Amino acid sequence: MKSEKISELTTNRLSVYLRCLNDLVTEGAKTVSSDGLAKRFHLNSAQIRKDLAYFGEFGVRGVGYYIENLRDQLTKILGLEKEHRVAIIGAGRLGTALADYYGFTQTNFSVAGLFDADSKKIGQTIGGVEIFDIKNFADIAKRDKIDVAVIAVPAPFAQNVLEQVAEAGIKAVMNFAPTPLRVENDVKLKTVDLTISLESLSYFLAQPNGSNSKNLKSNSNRRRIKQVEKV
Amino acid sequence: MKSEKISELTTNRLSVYLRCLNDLVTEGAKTVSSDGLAKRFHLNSAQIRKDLAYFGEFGVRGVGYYIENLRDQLTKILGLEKEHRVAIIGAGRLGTALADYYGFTQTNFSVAGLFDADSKKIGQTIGGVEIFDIKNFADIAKRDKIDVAVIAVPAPFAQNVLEQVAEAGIKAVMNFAPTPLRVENDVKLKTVDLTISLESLSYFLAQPNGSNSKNLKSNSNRRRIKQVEKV
DNA sequence: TGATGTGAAGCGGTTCACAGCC
DNA sequence: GGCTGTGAACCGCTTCACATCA
Repeated sequence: MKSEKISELTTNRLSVYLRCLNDLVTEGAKTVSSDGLAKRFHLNSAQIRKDLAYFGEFGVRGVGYYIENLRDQLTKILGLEKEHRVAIIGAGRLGTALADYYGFTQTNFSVAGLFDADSKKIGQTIGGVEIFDIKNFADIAKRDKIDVAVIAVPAPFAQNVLEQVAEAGIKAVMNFAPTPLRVENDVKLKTVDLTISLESLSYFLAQPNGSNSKNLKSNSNRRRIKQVEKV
Repeated sequence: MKSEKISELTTNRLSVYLRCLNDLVTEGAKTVSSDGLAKRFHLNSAQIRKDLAYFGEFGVRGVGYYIENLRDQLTKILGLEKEHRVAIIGAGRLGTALADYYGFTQTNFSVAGLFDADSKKIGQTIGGVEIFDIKNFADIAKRDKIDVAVIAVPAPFAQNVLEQVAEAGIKAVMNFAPTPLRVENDVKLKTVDLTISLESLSYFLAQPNGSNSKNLKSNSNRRRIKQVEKV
């Protein structure tokens, strides 16, 4: 247990561990070792122990980790013991799909509303989610205790939307617009750029040697072994 | 110019550079320096020079890079001079939204078809895209020269779908199911896990010190400066 | 002079290896 | 004996600094 800065790679893995622990709970297991977890993700067990040790000594030497206890700890660390309210800005195809996607996951995220500037859309309801006027964002965000915003508008509008959202006091934003955004540094911005992901696949296909270069070295001796990608 | 292994971080940035170069072309500029590019993304200019130098000596000392030339080079490197045909597996909300997503249609990626196992959906057309029976995937993939698959099915079915797709000879797969997948190492798998991204935002919100820890150090002296996130 | 291309240094994350504890 | 927690080694990506060249 140290109070260093925690990298985002670590917190991402915590999400993965938590998901797995939830599975293990339903399977009825009581304890799990770092090695047992590691094998599920093709991760190094020391990595897992280190990730966890940033936050406390959750394990028992000679035994491993008590699954329910660890799950509860990770839930708390990730701030998932409280409900999060999500606003989705942009009621186009992507926005409405996301509204539905998040609605189906039985996690602690619920969609509070869709927001758009198009007066024809405002007032409609999609999958139980109302479309509000983006002009009223600040008021509705306050009223409904929205704490997360998802930007699903075309790239040219994204910066403007981000500023409105930040102005309303939202501190966590997920952006799907394929454009770099500037933001005050007390706001956490996470961009998911599908274009980059696609083009990265294209690059791979364009390589004459069609093999997965990332894994070339580590697999030179054990061929055809199935891979689990890292997170 | 060396023939080292290229990291995915580099190829992701190539996508970003290319997008920017396309903008610069429409703005009518002729040349751009690595420093000029760097300022657009808050990247280090040496990073950009290094990324480009992996593939050739595209620059001119004392001048910079000729924009159109560099754009053409990057297009070729990323394999974007040829058309890619995309299959989307899973005709649920997310799958149909992705089929319509302009990001997929705008560039050199076109959606060849949606695939599902639900007989009620098969044969329908959504936004000009037909829904086929997943059972016929291999045949249709061959017929329509599909080279990229997008997995948008619920997590429990993802591994099975991946195997069918790989069996049909697809070498590039983008996965939206929140689950770790195993794949032969000649197939490139890229997972976009929206749950992890959301939980990472939740972690940030749960921190008592609500500031963006990633940037704490580098901004101790220049406060309130707007941030551009890295790719 | 001005900007590239690149070896070397720096830095952060991963893996090793083992002491410590149950 | 078994497994955790962790310093140290390792590795890869980023940044610096400068030789190089138009």
